[in-house]
Amino acid sequence: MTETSDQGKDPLVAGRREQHQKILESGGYPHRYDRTHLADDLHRLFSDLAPGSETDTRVSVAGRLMLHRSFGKLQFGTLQDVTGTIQLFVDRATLGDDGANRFSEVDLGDWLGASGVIMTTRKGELSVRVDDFVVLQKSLRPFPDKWHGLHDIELRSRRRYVDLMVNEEARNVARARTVVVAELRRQFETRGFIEVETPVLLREATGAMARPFATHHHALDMDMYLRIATELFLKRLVVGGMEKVFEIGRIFRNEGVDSTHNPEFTMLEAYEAFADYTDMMTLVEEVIPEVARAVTGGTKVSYQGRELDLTPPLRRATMTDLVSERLGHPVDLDSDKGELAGWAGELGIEVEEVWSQARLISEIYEQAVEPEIWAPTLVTHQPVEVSPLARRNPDDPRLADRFELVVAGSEYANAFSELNDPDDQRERFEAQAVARAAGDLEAHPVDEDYLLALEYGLPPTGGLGIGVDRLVMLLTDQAHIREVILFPTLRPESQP
RNA sequence: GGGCCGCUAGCUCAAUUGGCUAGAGCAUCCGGCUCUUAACCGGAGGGUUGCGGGUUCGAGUCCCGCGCGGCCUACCA
Repeated sequence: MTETSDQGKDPLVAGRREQHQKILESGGYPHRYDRTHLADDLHRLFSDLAPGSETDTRVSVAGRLMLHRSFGKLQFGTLQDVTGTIQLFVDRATLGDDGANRFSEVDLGDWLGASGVIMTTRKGELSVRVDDFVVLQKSLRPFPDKWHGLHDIELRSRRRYVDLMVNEEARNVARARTVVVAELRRQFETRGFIEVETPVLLREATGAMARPFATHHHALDMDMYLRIATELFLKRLVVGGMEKVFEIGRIFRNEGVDSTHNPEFTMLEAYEAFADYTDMMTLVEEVIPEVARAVTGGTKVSYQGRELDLTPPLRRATMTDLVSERLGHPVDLDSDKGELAGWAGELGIEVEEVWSQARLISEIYEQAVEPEIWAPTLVTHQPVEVSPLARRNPDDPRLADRFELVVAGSEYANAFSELNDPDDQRERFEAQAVARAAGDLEAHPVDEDYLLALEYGLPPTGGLGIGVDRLVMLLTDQAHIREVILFPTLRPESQP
């Protein structure tokens, strides 16, 4: 891990540098290369070619050399491009002595362009009979083990480019991620949502309960924060009459790093005027299965060795019902506080004296219920106390018209009917401000500008947030968020 | 943040209870080979065992500190 970018003394690098120098002295590398076919094209076009065939079809291919086998007068190379691999067949009779000698000097990892006619070997391997080739750029670095590849998790994360070269799984996950994002975008666009961009750099980080990253604007001499949500800006746009908006955006939270948390992650948030949380349920039940279909071809997926069925309708349950079920005893917001605290204590939860019934139920849910939920479940009616931006339920104003999509013990989406009463919103903010003053760095700050926007009138609105990274994890069967983020946050490599 | 574990050649991995010159495969270099699929065969080179200190006749192995990573745990999506 401690090698630096200049290793002239390393014999493995020195040999490659020698070749590199030779190429530079004899005219250097080409600035471009005309490729006629991708590897995948060739396999598709010539899938019927019998073993030992020769054709008149001349093609040019380009890619990175992954394998090289030499038989003296005959050589085989495996060239990998963005679509797959194609074999290069190099014999002296075709390429000539000079060319063949030059080819015997190429190293694993070099970028090559090669042209020749299509053929199949006696064993039937589709190949390009190389009559001309060029080194497009040498790789000066030793290549990972051609069979075992790169296993070290740290190296794979730090040098994702090498991981992508040698590990097909890494390429598949990266591709699946783009499919997820593209399909999410398509699903919302086809439903009439407009994609917008809201600020990342803010005077105050609002819209969620989390610690922000702090920075400073020098010209304005002003402390600023990276956003922790897009919520309040998107709702301002609904106030402005953009009735259906969404944003797929990078969010930054200055909190712990573990298998499901990276300091920067991607969230989709969508808001729809004249809709409520039940409309958001329908939206989730439509969109998530469509994304699953786009990635896996179906709505039943296997995650970490267990089956998951994302086919709608999804199971629905209220938070208090789930907690009651877990306790084997009915509880709700009217339950005795001491009794609830007793249940919580039995579950190993460290109860604080000041906690209300709402907080106790919510803590029991988070610590003892949510981790046990496997099948996709829409958990509804969280207490208002833990939902500072959600609208109250008309039947019980202590509960929010809200739901979370929980799958395999984790939260994948969070949605509610948006609180649009400016006075109620002010009171919620002020309750948060008390906690903030008491040292809770994650409590929501009062956002006066947002309150002003609410006073202009937010129509009844449904809002939805989807954790994109986790969705990718679910659909690619990855247990760690670092596997679905190309360049996860890491400490700097230690220097010698 | 706390606890436990790991770090050996470019890569993937060995090394018995603290004991011989730290080994193997791939990669590299040299030689052989015109149909391989991780080609094969013969030979060679390659190590401050993460970094720093300590114990010991002797440390990859034991102890202490530091760095990076992993797992669990706590907060969060």
